[in-house]
Amino acid sequence: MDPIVPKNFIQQQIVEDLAAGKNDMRVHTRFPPEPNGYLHIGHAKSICLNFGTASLFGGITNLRFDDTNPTKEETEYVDSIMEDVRWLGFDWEDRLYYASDYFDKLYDFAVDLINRGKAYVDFQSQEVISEQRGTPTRPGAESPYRNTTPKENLLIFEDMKTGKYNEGACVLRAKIDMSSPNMHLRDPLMYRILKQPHHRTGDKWCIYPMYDYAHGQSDYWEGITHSICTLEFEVHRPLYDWFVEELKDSDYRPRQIEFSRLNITSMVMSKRKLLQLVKEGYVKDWDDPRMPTICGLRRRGYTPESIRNFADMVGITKVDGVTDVALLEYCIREDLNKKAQRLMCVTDPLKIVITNYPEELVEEVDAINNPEDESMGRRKVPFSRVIYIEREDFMEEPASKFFRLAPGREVRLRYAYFIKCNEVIKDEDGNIVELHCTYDPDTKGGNAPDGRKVKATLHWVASSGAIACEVRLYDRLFTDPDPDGHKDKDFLEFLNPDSLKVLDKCFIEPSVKGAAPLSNFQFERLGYFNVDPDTTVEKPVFNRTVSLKDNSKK
RNA sequence: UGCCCGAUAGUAUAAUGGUAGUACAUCAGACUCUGACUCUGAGUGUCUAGGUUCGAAUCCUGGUCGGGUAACCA
Repeated sequence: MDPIVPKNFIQQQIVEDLAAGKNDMRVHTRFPPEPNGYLHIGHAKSICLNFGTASLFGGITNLRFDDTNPTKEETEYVDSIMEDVRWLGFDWEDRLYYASDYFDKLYDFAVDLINRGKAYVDFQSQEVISEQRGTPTRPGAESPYRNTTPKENLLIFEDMKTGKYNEGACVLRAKIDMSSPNMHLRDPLMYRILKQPHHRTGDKWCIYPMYDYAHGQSDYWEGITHSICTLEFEVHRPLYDWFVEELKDSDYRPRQIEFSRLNITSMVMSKRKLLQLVKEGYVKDWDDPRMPTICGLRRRGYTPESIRNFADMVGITKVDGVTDVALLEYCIREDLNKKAQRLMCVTDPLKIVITNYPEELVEEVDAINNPEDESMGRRKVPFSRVIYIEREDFMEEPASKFFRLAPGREVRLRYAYFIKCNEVIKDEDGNIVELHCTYDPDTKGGNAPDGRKVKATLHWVASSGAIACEVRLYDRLFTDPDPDGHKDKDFLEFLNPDSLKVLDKCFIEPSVKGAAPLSNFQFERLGYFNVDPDTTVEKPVFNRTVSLKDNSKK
């Protein structure tokens, strides 16, 4: 095998660990979500990082639910998380774990620490403990319970476990250093009492381990070699290492490595805010196509490949940055451009009557499904006397750089005929209601035998067979590049009022019939659209996935 | 205010003491049965002041700016 050239600092670290012969040369990572909400694009970065990095080194990755706080966690979230990770294309095989699997072992280890005088039960109130912890500049004070004997602690801890004490009555703390400059080392909490049923262990426990106590031990028991987490856990690392040192029974050590979480311009990523958007009805649900959730992106038309590619392109560093949403949009455009079937759809129809075309005749013209992929085949599209084009493809008084249809001008209807506009029909208010055109029967297929050229080609839908439908255009949810970054303003002030536009007079060619739910199409020149799962063929609804470049300066 | 972390084009990243590259974005041009897609080209960058060195984005020191951290959340 070729030597691996590290692409980021984490891979670099792994290369060094491997070169030093650490942990029997294993690479084993884990993705450890708390099942308290839906996964979003930020989690996707972490999923790709954990699974991708391990796989690069021939290692494996666990899925582990970090479910140590029963007040926030639900089975519904567990299910959605598994679905989303699978959809992204990753497989944890038989390595599905829960932090709650380790409640017994964690308890035993706590007893061990108590026995060795390294943990104690504290009966002080939360306020007192907090006050005693000191400040960053002032050392903390030791708790009066700090020197309770192991023997006593053992009995008390047992009572804690069996429910003798009420919530908040006492906690188990690690005995480390109340004057450490790192606040996390000032006798951190290991257990608290929560008389709440747990989504997996039910009423078995009323004491639950804290993150810092549970996470490193879970890593250790699973044989994790590289425990990748986000930057805010950087100052927790000494504590992570402290617990692992106390637990160790061999040379093996998991290593915590931190990277910066994903931020994207004009998106909000915090679970609290996403929940607010759903709860207060700014979006329809967690899977609203405007949401940054995995399920939202899926409905929007994002493919797993495009998201994985995006995760690869944003890179891994410790820099707090904001990635331009344009990169994400580029990734899906690039992927769909290769895969999406082309279809003609008119979103703002202008009626055209081809006056020299026979009344009852319906011809079929031959269209290419994907110009970049012959294997996607061809289709027949009906053509008739009455057709629709985009209203913006006609100008009664064409601007200088406008090449499309205008009075007296000839253009091509894609795959069909050249047509020439002869007459503009208006209502009493002067609004254009239809155009009368003539077609050249010799140009069938789109080319003139005499070799004359036209400057523009238009997409169109024939009234015969056309499916009248509604098209929903989903745009960015926020107008500001950084809706979170304004200290004095709420992020809701930057909601984009035009993030959802409903176009209800659209026509689409009949070829869309039978399309699978959530299949992507490219509408000629209009962009990429995704068939919504809850639509019927008779009335399809599309999610616009990405906008094309701004053509307004035409 | 202590401790920890970070700083390379507009944005995100690479270069691990030896020519500062790449992608997105932007602009210009070419092509085209859509002005899309594609292709070609262009501009712009090492936070700052010192030091070490033949040579510093890289190593050292000071400064500046930004982020994290003082939950019985994770």
